[in-house]
Amino acid sequence: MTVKTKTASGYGLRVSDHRVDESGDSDKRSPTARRMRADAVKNRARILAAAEEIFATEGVSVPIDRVAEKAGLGVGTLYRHFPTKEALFEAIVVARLETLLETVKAQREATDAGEALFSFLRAIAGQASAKRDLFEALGSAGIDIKSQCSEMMDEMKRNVDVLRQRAVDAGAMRSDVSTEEMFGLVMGACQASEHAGSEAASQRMVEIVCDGLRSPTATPLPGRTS
Amino acid sequence: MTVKTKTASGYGLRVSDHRVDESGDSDKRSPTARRMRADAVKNRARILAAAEEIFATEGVSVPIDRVAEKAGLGVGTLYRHFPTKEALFEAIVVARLETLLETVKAQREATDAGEALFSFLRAIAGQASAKRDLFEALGSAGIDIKSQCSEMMDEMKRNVDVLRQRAVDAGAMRSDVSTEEMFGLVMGACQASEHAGSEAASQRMVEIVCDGLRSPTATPLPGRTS
DNA sequence: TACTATACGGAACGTGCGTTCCGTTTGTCA
DNA sequence: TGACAAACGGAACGCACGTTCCGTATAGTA
Repeated sequence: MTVKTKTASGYGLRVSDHRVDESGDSDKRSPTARRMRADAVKNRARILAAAEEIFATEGVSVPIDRVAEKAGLGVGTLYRHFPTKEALFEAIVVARLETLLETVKAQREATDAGEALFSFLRAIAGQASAKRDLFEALGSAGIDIKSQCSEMMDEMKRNVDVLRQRAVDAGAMRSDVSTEEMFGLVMGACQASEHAGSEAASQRMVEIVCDGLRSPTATPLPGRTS
Repeated sequence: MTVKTKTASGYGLRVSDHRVDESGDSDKRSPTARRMRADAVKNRARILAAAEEIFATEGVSVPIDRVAEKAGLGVGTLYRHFPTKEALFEAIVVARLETLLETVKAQREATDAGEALFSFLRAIAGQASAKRDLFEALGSAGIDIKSQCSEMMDEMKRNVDVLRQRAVDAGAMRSDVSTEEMFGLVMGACQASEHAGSEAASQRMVEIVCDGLRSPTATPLPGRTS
């Protein structure tokens, strides 16, 4: 994941008392661990909200103090909840990826293989457009995405690859483009539209990529309908 | 242009004795100024070569010491030749842009409007593929490209826009995509291919974008041939 | 060969930023 | 309400990196 700043790398993660992020989100916790104090719960949520907005608009490289400030909290508090800037970022990206993962899985039910794939690509763009954080993370190909993210990315890729293969088989998409490349193109499209600002622009850009992905020359294999 | 690191901004450019980069490149110099010492000329070239390679492979955010090291020189020397990291980067990008500018202009002579545009897009990709520096610069839309670069970019955009308009008129390209968006898409394609590494991959990616740009629905206007 | 302007090298400086530390505040529970 | 663990705030720390400074080396010249 490697947050842009070089500094972040190789500092050694702190080993202090983060009883917070035991597994899932917000509130649920194993019976042994004590209950989180009410203010802590609220503040954690604030941090996530602030980070989400700031990372989205200004990219991952914003100083963490800005996030703390936006949340109306001190940096210390922020670090009590997330041991690392990267951990905070990851928490946000994971949430987004979860949404996308659901979308992919839903599309596996679709009958039109081509539409299934392309509408998923549009969904990615929807999640990523004007969210610098996301496409900074994904655009860099997940080469160095870590831990939770990397597992999710793998799962996502597997799922998307199914969609892709079906679309290829159905003759709805050219066969010489890998899933990674597809991701890259879509992220590129998002980035291309960033300056335009509007969500509409990014959808238009993605549409262009989709058009490029449909193999204009290949004709649907005989014997298949969708 | 804004080299990634925040630190770079707002330092105030040094005003010291840079009699070096009077106007153009390497050697030519106004008659009044003294001649550069031979070692200085050689070292300047070394710096440029080292920077070109390092920026290309590792992006603009590499520490400047790395460049100096690669050139086999001290940082002080480097700063004697280029007052700022940004200035060094600019010198390199300008050279690339010049090449591209020539290419655009050459394409204005072409008869096939569509091919003229698309082969220029391929040329951009050729210059940018595996050159992180360039598409970090261009991909970020030239929003904050400065000085020389910004003028060149403007000139480039004007020229490309001519190609684009012709292609649209000839029915070889959809009409709802701006020149900036086109750039963005091509840069995105380059980035998408970066992981694949091969130049071939990036050409394939660009081809996809080109396919997307040809308006699949629009039919050529009657009365035009190319 | 000696002299000097020019150029070089690299230690040192300043800043931004991630992270840590610790004294203070506050929610929770009896 | 009092006691105490939990949580907070923000000053302080350390590092990376851009840039500057200045003592030393050397090309050019007479």
